[in-house]
Amino acid sequence: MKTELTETQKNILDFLIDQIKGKGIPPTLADIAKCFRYKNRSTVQQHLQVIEKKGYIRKSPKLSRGIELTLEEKFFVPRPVLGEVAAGNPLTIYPDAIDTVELPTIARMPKDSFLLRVKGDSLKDAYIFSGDIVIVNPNLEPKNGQIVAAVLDDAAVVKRFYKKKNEIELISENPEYPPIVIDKKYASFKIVGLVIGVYRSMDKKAG
Amino acid sequence: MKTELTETQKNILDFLIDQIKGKGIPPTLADIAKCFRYKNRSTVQQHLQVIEKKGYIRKSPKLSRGIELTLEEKFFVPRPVLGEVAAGNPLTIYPDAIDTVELPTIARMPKDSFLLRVKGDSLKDAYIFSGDIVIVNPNLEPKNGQIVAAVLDDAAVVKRFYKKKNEIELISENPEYPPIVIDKKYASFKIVGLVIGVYRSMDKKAG
DNA sequence: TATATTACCATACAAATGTATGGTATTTAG
DNA sequence: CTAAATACCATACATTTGTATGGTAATATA
Repeated sequence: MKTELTETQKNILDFLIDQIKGKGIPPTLADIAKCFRYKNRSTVQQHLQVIEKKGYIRKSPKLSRGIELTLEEKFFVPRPVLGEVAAGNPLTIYPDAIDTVELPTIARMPKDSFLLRVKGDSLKDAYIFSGDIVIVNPNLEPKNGQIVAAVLDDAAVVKRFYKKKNEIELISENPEYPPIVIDKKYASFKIVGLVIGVYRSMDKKAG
Repeated sequence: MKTELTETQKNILDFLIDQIKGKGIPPTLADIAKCFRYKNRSTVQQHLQVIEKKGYIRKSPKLSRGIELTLEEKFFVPRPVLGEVAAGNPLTIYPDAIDTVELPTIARMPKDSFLLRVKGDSLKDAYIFSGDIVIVNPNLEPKNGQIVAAVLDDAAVVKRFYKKKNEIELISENPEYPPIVIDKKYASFKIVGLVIGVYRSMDKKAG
């Protein structure tokens, strides 16, 4: 028995990884069948048996959604990077994903969060550097002093957030960059979300 | 309807968090009943209805294991930090966890990896700082130039790895710290694992 | 005292779910 | 050519699973 997967099996495994890592819960046979337009579950059933025999998954018999990924540490989840975000001057934010980063299992995303790649060095005193991936949660209310991602006039920035009486200040850690003061005249200003973490992969520097 | 949970409801919610975050997959009603020695599922069923009505979970009707945590970003998973690791001079590594870090959902770990908190600044030119959490995978073979965690004489370091003919060099990025050369005389030398990533939570700096 | 809330149990049922078995058609390897 | 592997379909069946309904007891509330 070869350990390589066929195209169909690979597609199913990809779906499994996507569901387990992305949605957080393994699919049922019916879910998989529906995704691939199979008319019944037994087709999925047989594919899973082969994938298990080849060592890529483990199944708990009789248990609903009892599919586990065996080679967990080898799986990297491709996550879309929604744009580049300036730590220095504002940069354009793109409507579609500009790139994907291979995040290891460590970087499991909450469903409602997304990634932005930082360009520029205005946050280097907060230890965020060009190339780092910041994890942004749009559903958390920023408090003063926290780092936020914000959009103003179709460009995006990552800066520290300070709310005052009639205005909002976005401050760089790096004193080379002056604070941005938001008042009524910024009609298009919007806080995108709170930066809840920074992730940096170590892969690139191998040699 | 109050939004506070009773003791029983809190216990059940704790179990849900534990299972969903720890095991990765939500339990069935039967699982919960078994854990709490309930004779049937309808007891669980009614508790879940109340917990949902109070806003702590969301249930997908008719869907097995269809329990979601509503306040996901508020739940933190305590992960053991196995020790402190010197980026500068070697530090003692402890047999037990010295601390736990509250990692948000983003930081779901692969099963075989563990965390070390970095002390010292010998890696600051690799943008790893005191207080950062490095993610170490003990099952990956380090290549030259990659950053590894290593133990020598009961102390641990995080440095760049270079394998030569008869020796191994561990090099700090920061030139203030001289390279450590490993040859036969280090009987207790051991590569603990490959540093696959750096994670830094942004929580602390709020104010 | 009357009423709601909490915390359980029992039973019943439809739908979801995993599995077993048998079948067809196509492609690949010996 | 023959056998094996692959990729599907159909049907049948036992559990599992979620849910609906009704009941009991203890406690708190008004």
